[in-house]
Amino acid sequence: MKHEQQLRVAVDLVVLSLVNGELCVLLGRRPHPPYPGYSALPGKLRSRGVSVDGVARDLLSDTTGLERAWVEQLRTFDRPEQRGEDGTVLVPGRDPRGDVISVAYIAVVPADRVRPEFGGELGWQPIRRLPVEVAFDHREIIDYALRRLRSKLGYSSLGFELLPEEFTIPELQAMYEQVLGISLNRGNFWRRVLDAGVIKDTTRTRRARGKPAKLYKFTGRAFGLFEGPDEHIGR
Amino acid sequence: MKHEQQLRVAVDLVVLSLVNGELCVLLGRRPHPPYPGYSALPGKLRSRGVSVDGVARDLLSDTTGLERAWVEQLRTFDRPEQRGEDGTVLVPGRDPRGDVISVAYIAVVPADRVRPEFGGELGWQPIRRLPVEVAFDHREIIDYALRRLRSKLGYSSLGFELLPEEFTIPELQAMYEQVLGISLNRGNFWRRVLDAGVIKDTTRTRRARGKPAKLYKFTGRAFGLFEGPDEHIGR
DNA sequence: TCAAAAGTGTTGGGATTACACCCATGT
DNA sequence: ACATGGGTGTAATCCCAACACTTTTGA
Repeated sequence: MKHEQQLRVAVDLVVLSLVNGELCVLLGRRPHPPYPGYSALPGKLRSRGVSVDGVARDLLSDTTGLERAWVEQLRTFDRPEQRGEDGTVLVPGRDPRGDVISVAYIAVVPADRVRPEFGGELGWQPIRRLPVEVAFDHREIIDYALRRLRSKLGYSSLGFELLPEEFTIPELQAMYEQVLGISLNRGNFWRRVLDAGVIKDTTRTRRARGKPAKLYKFTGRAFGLFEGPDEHIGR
Repeated sequence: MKHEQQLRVAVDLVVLSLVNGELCVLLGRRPHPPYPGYSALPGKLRSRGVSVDGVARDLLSDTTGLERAWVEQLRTFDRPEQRGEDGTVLVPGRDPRGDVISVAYIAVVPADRVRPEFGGELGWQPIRRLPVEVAFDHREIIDYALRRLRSKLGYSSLGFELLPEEFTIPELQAMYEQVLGISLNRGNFWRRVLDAGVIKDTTRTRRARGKPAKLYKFTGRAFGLFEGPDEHIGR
């Protein structure tokens, strides 16, 4: 069929957030073949006159209700079907329905601003316990997104996108520890983040078991927990 | 015309190299419209059954004669034409011939292994003196490639791809200084690169005006001049 | 013999780490 | 009153920039 032969471009979106202190990705469940019953990223075909950036924004809005959030292109995934001279399939394509390349995007959003009633059968999946059955090459895309998040967390202020407007320093530290999978020294983390001037304190506090913690806000100033690839202060 | 409406996917390749100590990009000159006489990156449309990675490798081989070199996807560039209700063009597309998205790649190659007789009218353009007239959005793509190169130079061993098999430490340092646009302290650079164990010395030397310099080879060990986004040794 | 470029050693200071200690609150 | 977690201070250490000095060649 002629239409099957046509190259199509899709956009797949990896939405990451911190839900109850755990890093999660937004996944749906496929009702129909291919991959029925499998989990899959929200995705959409690019139509004429709409940029892939635009499709990614539309996807974010459809799935989370957010119009403005941190969104960035990851990369383009492409594995076309390989056939031999005799027509036998040597390597299956990434989409059995035809020749579809996927431009993947990552979105990092604060969980408390995501509408609970998003369309379809989407839900937060803890990335530590991803389902085995993930459709297409979406597992590879998710892994790629996680590497990007972890990397950017080290040398940019991206981490604050995972937190609510106001947060305590221990919450900030827990976020870094959760996403990076390392543990940080309390005292040193404190000084670093305060010396950098990236957060300003509010008058409010959050009370739990011990001493109430001061609530802070992100100032918007650039901040890297570690040294970044952009700042070459080498001598 | 129906064919004009069709979405197409192109691959554009930014080949970077150090030519006579100067960072250069491989550019051609367009003989026909659009952008006649303008400089342009080597590019090729993706055809059915060939992945974008494969097209990039083909482009590299066609333009440099190299079958194996460091090649990496940059990102996908897309700016479709925007028309109003009345059909007037609000925003011109990135390719006036139609709806074409470009998956851009970067290749980093040692100049001494590039065949001089590459196809077409390609030539090395020093990136410090890029022509004003660069076709399509290729200027943006080149700038993006440069940022990627500079960034990776800091936290990976990519720099060695710019050098011949054997090189002196001053040449290595000059490469870093040229690409990053900074100057490094001789003595400290020496110790860093030797302590890291990323180079091993040969018996040969290179003689110039002063004392002859020992020739070294890259050992293949991972090396970052600065701290990288991957190594989170934070505490 | 002098200039130029390779190669080596030393030192001081700033950043980072480890860790100890005090504070405020719920139970 | 005591356990829990917030918040602060400090000494030891290590890394690294700065810079001086030696070596080996070409002219």
